[in-house]
Amino acid sequence: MAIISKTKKSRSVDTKVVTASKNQKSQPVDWDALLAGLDGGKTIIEYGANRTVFSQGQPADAVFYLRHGKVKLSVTSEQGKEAIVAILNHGEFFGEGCLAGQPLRMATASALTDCTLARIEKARMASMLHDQHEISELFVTHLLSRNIRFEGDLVDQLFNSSEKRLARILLLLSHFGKESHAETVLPRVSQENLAQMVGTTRSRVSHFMNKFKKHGFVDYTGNGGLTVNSGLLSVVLHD
Amino acid sequence: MAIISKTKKSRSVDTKVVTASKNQKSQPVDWDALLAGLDGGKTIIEYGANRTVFSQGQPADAVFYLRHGKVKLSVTSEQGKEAIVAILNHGEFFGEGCLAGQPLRMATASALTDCTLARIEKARMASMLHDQHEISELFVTHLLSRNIRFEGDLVDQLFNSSEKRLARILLLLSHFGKESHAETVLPRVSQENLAQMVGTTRSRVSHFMNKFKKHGFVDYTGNGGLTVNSGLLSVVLHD
DNA sequence: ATAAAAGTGTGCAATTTTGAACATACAGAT
DNA sequence: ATCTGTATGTTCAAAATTGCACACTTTTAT
Repeated sequence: MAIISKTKKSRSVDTKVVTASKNQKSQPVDWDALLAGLDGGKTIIEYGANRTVFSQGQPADAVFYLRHGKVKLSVTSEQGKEAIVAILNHGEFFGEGCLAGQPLRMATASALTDCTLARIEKARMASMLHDQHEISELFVTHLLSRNIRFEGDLVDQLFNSSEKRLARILLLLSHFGKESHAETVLPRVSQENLAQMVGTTRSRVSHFMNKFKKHGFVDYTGNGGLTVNSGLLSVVLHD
Repeated sequence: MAIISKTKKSRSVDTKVVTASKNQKSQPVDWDALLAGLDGGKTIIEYGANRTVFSQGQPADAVFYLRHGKVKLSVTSEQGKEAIVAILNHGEFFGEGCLAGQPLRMATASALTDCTLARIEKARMASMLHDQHEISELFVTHLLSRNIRFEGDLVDQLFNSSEKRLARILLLLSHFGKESHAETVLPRVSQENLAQMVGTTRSRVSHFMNKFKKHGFVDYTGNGGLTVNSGLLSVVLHD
């Protein structure tokens, strides 16, 4: 995932602090259970869509675990361009950079949908990793897959044209990899955001989206979501 | 790090297998000591410069730890373009993707200089991570910094022009971050390789290198290495 | 020493991408 | 219904990048 485009303002939404952990259904791994055993140094927070969790440049003193919802990580360049570096789903951590000693946030994290997340103090997280086998072992797994994703994004950016990158993003967003030839419907993403994820301009996205639409790869006529035909679209990737 | 350019052949060099671990000076962290305590499932291997450690597409069944020397990770696209995804220094792991379940190598690892490395069976590494606090904790640190690097590369690729990316690579190669305004001498890198790291064409690299040379940012007249004036060159990055 | 291979400095036409403008479309608010 | 702010479809010229080509220069191999 990666992006580029001019910065816009974001709307503020309410934020609710809960401080007590309820038992949610542990979707990906039992992180919920593990984190539940935490007494101090942890806070469960709910963020409304579009709310900012932390901003680029702020001091980094905590790690976040996304329980529910989607979060995007974006970076703004000195010239004011904005890029979306990653879209995170429930079950993922973010803000872990501070564990490696990064004093400041390198990106801005904002809620893409309403979401629930656990904020864990840096020191607390560090000691958990230090004391508990299981935690650190699971965290390794998490970091490994994060690494793989970043590497994939980098390679994509290096090799492919913006048209292919757009195709790839659409496929990734539509849970590519599951059932091949299915048609998926996405919650709707603005061309602006797509441009930021692909790393190009909105006019370019508009151009390619129309091309894809013409060929029947995607569809987003008036109504609700964006329909992606994975089977057809994946052809674009392989030329 | 990242790249693009047409694939060339690489020259074969001899490979020596040692199987016994000598006590080297533990440069970055005491991984050497930790790995030394390994009886089975490990092999110490020495690779000559340009030798391939593993190739993209091969089954991935082991992790490598670079004791001494430099290794590059490159990826070849379907169209035959080749990109350098990372340059690794001693003290780093590579090929860890298999721990996350990747069945095949996603990149080709080749020795940039003569180097010594430890090959650890996937299963062995997994059990070490499972059994030993210390190992898994240290591995987390390693993965965190790797992640930060990948993220940085991705952002760089998204925001900057090839000229700035080249400047950045040169700074990274010259140990940027240590002493600011010092002049560093690099072991010599071909424009072809620079192009692969930057993610552009060789002609572009040649063009910018001459521009940099003209401005006194770099120097590589006839003789040995490539001299980089970090202080001056870093100005390019900030426009 | 000589030949062959690899690395460099340029130039250029064909493409791709950027950036900015404009004219709608659309959805929510009054 | 009308106003209004945001999302989209389109166009276009300027700028950046790619892909080749070709003449040299340096290295390596024989």
